[in-house]
Amino acid sequence: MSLSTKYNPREVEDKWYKYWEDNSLFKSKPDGRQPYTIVIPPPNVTGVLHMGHMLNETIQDILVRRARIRGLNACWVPGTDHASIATEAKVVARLSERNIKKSDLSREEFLKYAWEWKEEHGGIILQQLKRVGASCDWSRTAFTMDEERSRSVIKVFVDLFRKGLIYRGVRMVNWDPKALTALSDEEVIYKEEHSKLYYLRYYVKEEVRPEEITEGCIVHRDDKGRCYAVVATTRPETIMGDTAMCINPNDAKNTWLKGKHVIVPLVGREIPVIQDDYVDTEFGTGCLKVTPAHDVNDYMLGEKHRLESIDIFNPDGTISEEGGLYVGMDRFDVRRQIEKDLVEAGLMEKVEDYINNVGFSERTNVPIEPKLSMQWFVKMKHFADLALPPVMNDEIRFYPTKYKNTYRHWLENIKDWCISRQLWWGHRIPAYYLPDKSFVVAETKEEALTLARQQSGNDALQMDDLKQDEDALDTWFSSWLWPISLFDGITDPGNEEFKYYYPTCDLVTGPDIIFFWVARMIMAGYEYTGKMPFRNVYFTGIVRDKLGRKMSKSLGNSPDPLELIDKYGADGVRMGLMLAAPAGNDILYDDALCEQGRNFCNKIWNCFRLIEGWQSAEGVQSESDKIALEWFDAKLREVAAVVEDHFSKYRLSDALMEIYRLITDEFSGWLLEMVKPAYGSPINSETLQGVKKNFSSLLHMLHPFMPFITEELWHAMAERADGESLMTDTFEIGDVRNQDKQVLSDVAHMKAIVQSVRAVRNSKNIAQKETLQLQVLGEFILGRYEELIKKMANLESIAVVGEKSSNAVPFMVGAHEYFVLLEGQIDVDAEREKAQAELSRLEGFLAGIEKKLSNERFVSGAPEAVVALERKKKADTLEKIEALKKSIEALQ
RNA sequence: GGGCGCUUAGCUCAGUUGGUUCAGAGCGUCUGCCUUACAAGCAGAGGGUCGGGGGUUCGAAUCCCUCAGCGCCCACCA
Repeated sequence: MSLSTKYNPREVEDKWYKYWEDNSLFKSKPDGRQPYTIVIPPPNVTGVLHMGHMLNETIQDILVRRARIRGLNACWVPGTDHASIATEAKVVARLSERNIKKSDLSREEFLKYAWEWKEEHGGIILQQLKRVGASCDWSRTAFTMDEERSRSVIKVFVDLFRKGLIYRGVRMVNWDPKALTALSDEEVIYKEEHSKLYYLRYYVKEEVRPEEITEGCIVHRDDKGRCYAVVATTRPETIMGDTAMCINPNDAKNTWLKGKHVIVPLVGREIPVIQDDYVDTEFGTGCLKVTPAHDVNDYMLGEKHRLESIDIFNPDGTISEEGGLYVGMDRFDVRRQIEKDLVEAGLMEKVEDYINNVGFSERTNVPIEPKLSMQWFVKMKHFADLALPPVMNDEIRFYPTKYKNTYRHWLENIKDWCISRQLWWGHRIPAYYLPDKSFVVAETKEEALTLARQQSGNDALQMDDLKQDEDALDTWFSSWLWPISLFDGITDPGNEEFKYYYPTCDLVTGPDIIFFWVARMIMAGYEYTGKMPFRNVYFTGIVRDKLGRKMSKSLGNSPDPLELIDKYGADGVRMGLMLAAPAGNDILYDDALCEQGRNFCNKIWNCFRLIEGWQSAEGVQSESDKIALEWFDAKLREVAAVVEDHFSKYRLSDALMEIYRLITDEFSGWLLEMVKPAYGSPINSETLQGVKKNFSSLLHMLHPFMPFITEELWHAMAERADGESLMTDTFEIGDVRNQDKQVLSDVAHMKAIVQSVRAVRNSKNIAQKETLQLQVLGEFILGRYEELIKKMANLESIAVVGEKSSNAVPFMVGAHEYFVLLEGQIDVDAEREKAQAELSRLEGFLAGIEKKLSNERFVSGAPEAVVALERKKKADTLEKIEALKKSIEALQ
């Protein structure tokens, strides 16, 4: 067979993914084995695969495949999230393209469109995951709004309400004027904005008597002598909602305002001056306008001082009738207009540039508006108490651990969770209102009716008298049940699957949703199962471009993962991402990483081509072959232990790098070269078998990272039964054995000799094919390796000598001295100089050791082992110096 | 304004409780090779006073203090 010198991923990937699916190799059902469960962080149902997903899913796939290949019953459950705000926004946008307004549709009509959209676009991302190689059990694919998940959500809502952990009330919430819904605190992103601080004149209604102007007072008067207060605000458009002006009672400059009334500019309304310690005397003029309906702090002041609250905004951020002025105008247009109008009316004292923190909606990216409204909330104190200890005492482990701090801080300062959204796409709140405005909460309308009759004492109530709450639940109110609801653990907690797969093992997600999702899953987990939802949380970093910038559409620096897969192969891209992704660190993506991945595939491919091309012959295995295989076996065990250690700490990139070096350097660079037969000659069949076994082990080790090429080659290297897979071919690499140490250190010595000879070649410009002669001074301790060394360094002979010849280049390995004979090519002076330099380096080193050893405090203070080591160092160095001196003498 | 983290070779990062032969890896760089698996390759080489300063210690990249720079999270100063 003739194989291309390059690996061609395209043909291979589709073939094997189909094979895996056709043979149900990703399917899991409970059995006697230990389970290994991961639930996917469900991507938005209408989403498209981006680099963040690519990274996240690759990590999960690595963990799942590794568990599978180690014989665990691995189950990776996929699914999608209904993403209520994001999806509803997309549906609204799509409708508006067709000139349909959401407000013209009934809830049912709108939902019909939404489901159509979901059926059309939903699940694209799951198909894309297959290209990545994700080994999910697709038969378990779930959706946060499917029947089972919806039942769980409703059941939990009702349960929490009955426990008194959910309540309904009027509160100041974050209002998104674009999506027209309330948001939770977590959905608000604060950004610094360059804005302006406007200083407005509020004329004082009463006359200011001279005796009221005490020491330190600052009284403003216009050219007609009228007194006014100056209020600094960033939001002049809210003055129509002002119902008081507030000063600090201890503020000397404003005492003259105590008990007065001021006139709201333009509006003309008269409002009282109130006093509260809340006001910062240092900020602005120390006068604060109070707009209880549109600012969280003002709301609190309003409550405290029993102020009237005027809501001047419509839900979409335009001015309402209540505002009186600028009715119907958008809030930002009003700000521009009112600035002009205030200046014109002589009511603007001055305007300054100002940087302030403005909250934006996470989804629609518009500034949020604090708004008083009736919403549903979850009491969080109870959940925080449940969720904090297991993370702090490492029952649930975070990788990296630094996120424990973030987690703790959030839980210790938790506020109630606003869970109602004024949206239609989502789980509808199961609250039903009676004609008298009281309500009942129940899983079904029938149950609600029964309850309503009991509650009202009115048996005549009918279904039609009950009106279900119009609002939907926050998407995260379903996501937080995900690890439980995927196994029907809410609706049927006793079921066998749930008992087997739950708690799940690893959760892989981004730190940006630690509060949204991770913390809340832990809460729900303990509330509903009494157990943790997962044992370990691996927080990935953010994928950035190589300049460290976040990937974004506007910068155009975000590559399409599928295009990368086309270009470098799925295995290549997976490797590229993993090489740069230690847990929790941001990854700086660069195409060069995928190139390295692709090149590595090619390397493995060519290893296979070489091995496959060998003709074998029966016969006695050579000593060299025996040693080579013995050594590689030991090496394999050594590296496997290191890889195991890396995995136990979730250091996947280190694990991969270890395997990469094992294959490129040790296997290709050394083992294959050691056993490679002369051109045209066959290889010993026993040796070939050994090499193949090792190659197979390497494929197993690498498989979690690069599933396609490893499966391809595993099949290519032997006849396999139909349905067989590398994945289900359990394999074992034993622990490092004592006797491994000798062969490992011998080969290290051997390699040093070979590398030194090669270095001599390089520096003397001696062609690779020219054979050389090597001499060993005194004793050759690697007699068994003679043939191997000759082969690897292309030597004609290795001779033991009592004295060094003068026409040779010396080198040392440890305290052993070797010479490469080079007739007439030796620059004696240069060699002597080199040796002299090495000698003085060693003498300096020795001096350091001796100084240490003669230090009484070191000898008595340091642990014995350290001192012994230092003595050993000294002896070794002395030996080397001795040898080197002799060598210099010989160079006369 | 609080809290957390980072700063080690040109780049991206390891470096476990302070102590194995003057700090490691990958990539990149340089030199030489189209050697019959692979030029997407092979062989070799160069490259760091571990951000600055101070301290603890027999011994510090590692512990403490301090300064500087960068990043993240949280927070209602209009």
